[in-house]
Amino acid sequence: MMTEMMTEMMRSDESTAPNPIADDGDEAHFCSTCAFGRVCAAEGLGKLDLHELHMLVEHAGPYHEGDAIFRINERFGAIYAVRAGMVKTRVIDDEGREQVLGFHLPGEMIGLNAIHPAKYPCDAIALDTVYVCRFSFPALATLATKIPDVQQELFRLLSADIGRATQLAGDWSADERLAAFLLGLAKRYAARGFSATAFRLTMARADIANYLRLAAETVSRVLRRFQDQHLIHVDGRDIELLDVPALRRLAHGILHE
Amino acid sequence: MMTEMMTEMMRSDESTAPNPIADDGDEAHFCSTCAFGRVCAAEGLGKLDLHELHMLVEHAGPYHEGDAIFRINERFGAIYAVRAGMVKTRVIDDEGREQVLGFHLPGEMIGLNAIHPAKYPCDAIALDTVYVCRFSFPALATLATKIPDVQQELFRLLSADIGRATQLAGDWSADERLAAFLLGLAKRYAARGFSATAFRLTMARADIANYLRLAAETVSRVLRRFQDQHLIHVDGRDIELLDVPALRRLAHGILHE
DNA sequence: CGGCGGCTTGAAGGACGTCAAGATTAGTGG
DNA sequence: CCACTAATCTTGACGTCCTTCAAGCCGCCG
Repeated sequence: MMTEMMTEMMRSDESTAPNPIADDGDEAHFCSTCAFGRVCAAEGLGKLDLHELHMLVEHAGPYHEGDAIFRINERFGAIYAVRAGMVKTRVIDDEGREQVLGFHLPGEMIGLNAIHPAKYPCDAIALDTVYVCRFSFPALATLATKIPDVQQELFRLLSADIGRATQLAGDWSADERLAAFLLGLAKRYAARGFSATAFRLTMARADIANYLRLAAETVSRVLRRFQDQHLIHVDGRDIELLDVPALRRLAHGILHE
Repeated sequence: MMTEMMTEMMRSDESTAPNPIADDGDEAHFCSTCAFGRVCAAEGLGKLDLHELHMLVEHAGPYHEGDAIFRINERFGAIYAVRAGMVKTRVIDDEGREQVLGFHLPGEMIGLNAIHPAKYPCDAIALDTVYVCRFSFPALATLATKIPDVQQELFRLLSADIGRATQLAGDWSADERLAAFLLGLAKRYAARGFSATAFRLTMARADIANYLRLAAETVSRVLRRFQDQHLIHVDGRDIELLDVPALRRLAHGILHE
């Protein structure tokens, strides 16, 4: 288990650059980059258990750019693991203004914040071609009562989301926010086997700005300045981190403590 | 169950104004304002189950102003329900600056965000005289595998915390933040049987400001202006809401959608 | 009474948003 | 392959909301 990964499975649609993707998994080898990978990998979880977990998963996709995996106010029934592509979660207030809540890479879970209100509190929108795994939540909860490791993993995932949501709540400067954003992405890409210093932003500047609660113009300006200071190299949506320690110093307050 | 409440149990220390407090509970009548009240109240949860839940709870307190219920980086072992008084959670960065993460009233749960990192990611500090219930988390998790309602309630509590943490992340104005803060407090007090329009702020202006990511001076100024506009009446830490609809209009973007 | 912490009030400065225009890229169809 | 258009991104000038700094006020407790 957890052997190799990155089985290319995108249609030849627009797959130019290598694209993060989790392998498909089968009865014995569960999606290795999935949020539940650690559960499966845990000793003591036999083939039977793995089988049970696998049984309640439905693969879905492809979703294309702009498609919704779920929409706000839909009745909550399942959580989703991104299997390929990038997903953004967002709300739209009644004046029509968008608020980006997060970006989600392969292996990450979305929909956890829907448990409480029993309906999705946000839209989940594909930013490129996206595949997901759908976990029926009632079935998952039932399984969790039988397999403590699954329950523990759910608690862990939920708790981690609280921490994540807390991060951006601080009153950080544009520089700090952007540095933390870039380092965060880099780390998540690295965890999936990609370069930790060079990657392509899937989302528009406006989305980044919105997520960081900045104006799009500010994002442009800060990226420009970072480049002038030789912290990064920017070419459109391609980013290269040149001075990680300096960025880390900037982001320090947000990322670590 | 859920019969009467508000058994005064504070020492005569500084109990001048009526103070929110949850009743103590016994084997059959569990703390009625506790975060787990709804679980106990749920039909189908027999006396035996209630007994089991009650068994893993330890009462603790009194904590006095400034005391810590738990401290950052302590190993995670339990979540806590506030039973009386007010608790603030906060972090202190390495430059010594405080960041207030939340205020917690009786019946509310703290420590949920510690599950993931397996250690508390913040301090929990008593703002006045505080009593708490301590729920050993391993024991609770074990119980949750036996009683689905308990598991469900834990999922619900965790999920709700994600939503709460998300709220303040938006780029709201000082007016919007303060209006939402006051209405939020009012609602939570009301849910505990207290006036929804008049209450006493337990925390200092500086704490409010810090929590809302504003300067203390800004909080002063906005409260002053709210008073001039006849939205509220302020007398030191005593607050009266005079024009709830207007406040709601201000806070609308933050509170509801 | 005097001192101290919490709160208020005023004036000045800064960081970021807004507005507006231009540059670059991507997408489309001939 | 090349217009042509639309979307995205950049850059500059200006305005605004909030912070910062500084001083004064009030209530509390020794």
